[in-house]
Amino acid sequence: MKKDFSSSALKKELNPAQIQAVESSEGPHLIIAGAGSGKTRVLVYRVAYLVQKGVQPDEILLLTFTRKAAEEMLKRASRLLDERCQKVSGGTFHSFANMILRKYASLIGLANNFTILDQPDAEDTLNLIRTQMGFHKSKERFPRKKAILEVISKSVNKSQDLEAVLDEEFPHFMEWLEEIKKIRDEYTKYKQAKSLVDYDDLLVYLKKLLQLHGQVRSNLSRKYKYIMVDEYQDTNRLQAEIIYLLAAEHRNIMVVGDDSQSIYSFRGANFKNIIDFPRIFEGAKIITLEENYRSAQPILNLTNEVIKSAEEKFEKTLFSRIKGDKLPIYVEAEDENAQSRYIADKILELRESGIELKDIAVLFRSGWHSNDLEIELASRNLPFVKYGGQKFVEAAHIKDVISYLRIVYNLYDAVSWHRALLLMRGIGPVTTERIISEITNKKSIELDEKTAKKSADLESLIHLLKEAKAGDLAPAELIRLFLDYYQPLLKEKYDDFNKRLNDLDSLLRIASRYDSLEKFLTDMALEPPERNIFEAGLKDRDDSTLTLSTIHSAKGLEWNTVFLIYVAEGHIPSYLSLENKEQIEEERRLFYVALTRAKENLFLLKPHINRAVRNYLGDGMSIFTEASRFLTESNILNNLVEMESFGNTPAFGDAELEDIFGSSEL
DNA sequence: ACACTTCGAGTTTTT
DNA sequence: CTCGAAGTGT
Repeated sequence: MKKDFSSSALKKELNPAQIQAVESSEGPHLIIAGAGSGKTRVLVYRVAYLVQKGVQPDEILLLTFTRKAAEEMLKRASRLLDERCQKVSGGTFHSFANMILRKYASLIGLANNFTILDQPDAEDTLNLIRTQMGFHKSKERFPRKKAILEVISKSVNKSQDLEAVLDEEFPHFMEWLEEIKKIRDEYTKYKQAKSLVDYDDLLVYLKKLLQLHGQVRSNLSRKYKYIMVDEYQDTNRLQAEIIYLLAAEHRNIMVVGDDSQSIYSFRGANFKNIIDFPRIFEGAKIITLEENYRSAQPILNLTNEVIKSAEEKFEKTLFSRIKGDKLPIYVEAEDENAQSRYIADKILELRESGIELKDIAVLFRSGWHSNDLEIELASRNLPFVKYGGQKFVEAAHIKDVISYLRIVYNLYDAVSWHRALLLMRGIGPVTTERIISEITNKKSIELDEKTAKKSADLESLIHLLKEAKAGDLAPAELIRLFLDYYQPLLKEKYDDFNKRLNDLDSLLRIASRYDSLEKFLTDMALEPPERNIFEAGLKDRDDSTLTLSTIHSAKGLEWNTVFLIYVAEGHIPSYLSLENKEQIEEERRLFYVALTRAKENLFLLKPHINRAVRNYLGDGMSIFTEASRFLTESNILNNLVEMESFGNTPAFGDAELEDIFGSSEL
């Protein structure tokens, strides 16, 4: 049963602007797609449309923000047309870069068994270099490893030199400019020598490959005849450059985005990419999608108002034909736990009325905002999955075990050697360095007698590594091999080793789905599994689960009912962003993204007593929160939401009295 | 050269 | 309070 893709058939399922986007195949296109305006639908239909027209699936390249998004779209396209759509090349910029580089690494002086460093790895490496160069003992305090990586990474992603980055965003580090430059250069050399590649390098090397090797560039460009980029507002300069090079041969490039939803500037993203697109791709056709198919009108009234105050944007006002009569509800809860109880109560109520848990999400600005809620939900047996926050693979013990596999894969992976060696008693930074340089020089794992005899652990590890290398084992088998060796070390190092042992089981379970070591390691770095997925997966299959998520991780998703917690000054906007106008604007867009996830019910909550601040000031001090400026600045509270309170929030509490009488002494 | 202790600072979002 | 980094002791 073949699907009809004629214009008249499409008319039944898409609006005119959407059809225009779907049917446009040749040339550059910019789709400005407001929240919930069916941008995913457009991409899905366009993939199916092109394939149906006879384009080979693997000639279509669909770049998305997460692998999940790409998979989801291709699944939908397959349902629409047929299985061919699964063969479309899709993924994130980083995974695409990885795939290309594994093939062409040698052309740009890179070994093709390079190891990918995740952020903590990159930080540790920088720290190592910083210490070796002696910068840590200068009189004034030197930037920390996290900050150094941030600076260097921004400079790479924005294609700006360090000085400009420091000037714009880190003026307080300006005095360290020369040192940071030296560290960066050393870091670059270090990675090169050891076949290590960090996230940014994936993009940098890809760009370099496309720039320096015209033949490869035109081959790739001819291979990927139709390029689509989702969430274009969250790409950075480097990614825009890559796209430009890739599309050079044919300029069949469609980018889709919404400037109002740009929330990744901390990672170097720049929504000006959208604004610049028509200039860079001359003759680009711009299509704007304004009809919202997601949210009921009262919710849109609120979100339109929130984004109206934004400083800089493409003008667009979303409208919806979904009427709805429920105003968003704003709840002042007594404290954090009251906030959690309100949500749990409400969720049970909603479930009674037929709304499944999987159609409900609780969103928040930062990972820790949900701590109390998680306990409350657990105590009421409400199953949930949490997205965002600390990742499973970033836990120390998981990284420990993975480091063994990484050494098996890439003998010169100095970062992993550091991890593995420092775990041993009697071996510190100096010995570690010596061993690594011995291995690098000899290009072999055979250590001198006297080095090897230094520690029994070292001897057994070397032995195991040899065995692993000889055995050609699958990832899960490798893990099993190293586990016996690692467990005593684990017990020695951590008090809570039982919990951690459980995690290792989970790791084993994940690994058993892979047969290639390279694929396993790449996925762990590029597409790591979410932390709580296992526990949730083990529960009743039919019992659907509630979603807890950071706003960032909720991008592109939607739910019938959305709760947003901690809608308070200092939380959203985060107090870390208050200094800088641009950052506050980004917080506003973040708030906007959160609200626009809701279809029917939207709850905004704020705990009256601010636990975080109270802890900070010591016991006995209670400080009251203020509603987020995004709610108060344009009279939203009086017009667009319904107010409720929960717990013993007094109508005239201290906060209100303070407002009236001025602040008393704290 | 390591291991252990103490001090002090900061605390977001993710590929 | 929790982490990381500097300082001290063996």
